[in-house]
Amino acid sequence: MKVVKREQVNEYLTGFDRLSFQKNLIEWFETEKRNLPWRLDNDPYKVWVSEIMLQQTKVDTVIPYFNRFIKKFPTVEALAEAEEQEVLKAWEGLGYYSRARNLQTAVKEVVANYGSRVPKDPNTLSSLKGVGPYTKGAILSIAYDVPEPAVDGNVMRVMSRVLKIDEDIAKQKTRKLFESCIKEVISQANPSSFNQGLMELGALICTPKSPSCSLCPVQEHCAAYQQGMVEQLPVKSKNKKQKTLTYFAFVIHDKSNVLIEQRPEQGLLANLWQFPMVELSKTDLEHTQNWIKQNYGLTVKLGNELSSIKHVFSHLIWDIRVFQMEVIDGAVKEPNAKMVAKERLNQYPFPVSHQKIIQQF
DNA sequence: AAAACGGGGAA
DNA sequence: TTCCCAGTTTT
Repeated sequence: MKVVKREQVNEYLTGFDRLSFQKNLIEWFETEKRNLPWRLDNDPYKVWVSEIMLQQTKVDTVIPYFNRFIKKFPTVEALAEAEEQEVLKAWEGLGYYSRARNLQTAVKEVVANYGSRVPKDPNTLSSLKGVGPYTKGAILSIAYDVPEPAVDGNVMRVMSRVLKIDEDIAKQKTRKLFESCIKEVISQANPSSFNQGLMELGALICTPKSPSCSLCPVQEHCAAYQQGMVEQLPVKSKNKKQKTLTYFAFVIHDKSNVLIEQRPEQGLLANLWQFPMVELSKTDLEHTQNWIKQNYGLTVKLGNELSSIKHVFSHLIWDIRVFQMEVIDGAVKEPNAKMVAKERLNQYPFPVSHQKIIQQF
């Protein structure tokens, strides 16, 4: 079923000089592109890793992670054979940890079913865990020179201005509209530089605020610029604000060890490690010793409140009150928890919120 | 169609 | 503060 109406796309593209637009964009990109570690070659595996890391993440943040990751897992096989904990450790601090777990799941499938070669077939590629419409298009165009759209936030911002499209880019179906438009204007000769050029333009020139229109290589093609509407585009509905959850967290220790536990394999921060936590609404300070005895089998002495940590996620806020506790007696009975030597804490992947706790301890 | 899913940096 | 970032999966 064709969701996006063809007439709608044609309307946006009336009088649009595709060849000139392509030429201006590609020549600008070839001249001005940044030297980035994943641009040294077009190894489909490296393109893939970089595209996953770059999801909702700035280039400057990704660079050191990418270099370390590729050094540690240079090939599809190396990543497929690694321990998941090792992969999560390499991803620690980057966020959206399901990206790392999905990537490894997908890479294992590539080794098992596709002779360790990243699939070139669009449907096969899409079937891989963590490879959605954007990543599929990015890998196909950048690694394999296939003229497929790769529509991300940059592309929607740039093209919403160039074609003066005022649909809400927060809506799912709007991405499909942009894909239909890109299919019409993408360079068949050089889809890689075309797609990367759109994204690079969005990152360097056609920025969300105060875009540098005077430096723009496609200014003459930009409907929003001609009509003085650049600042009004793209249209994006706002998301509602986060809910705050308050927790107690406990640094439970003896002379040399600390109690940590692994989070569930589903949901927020899946499979990462943390100090035991309980929501404030589910207990109170008077009952915490009892709660720890019940859940972990340890008798503890309540120590000082170390600190209060506020950690902001995209969809919620954690307010964590951290307490120190000393183990008096007992053995850990909770299977997902264990006492580990303080010096070995850095072997485990922790979310940033709990890395803050480690720092203060 | 909407919500879940991290973390950092810019304005 | 608010918004944004080379999005995908689950509900």
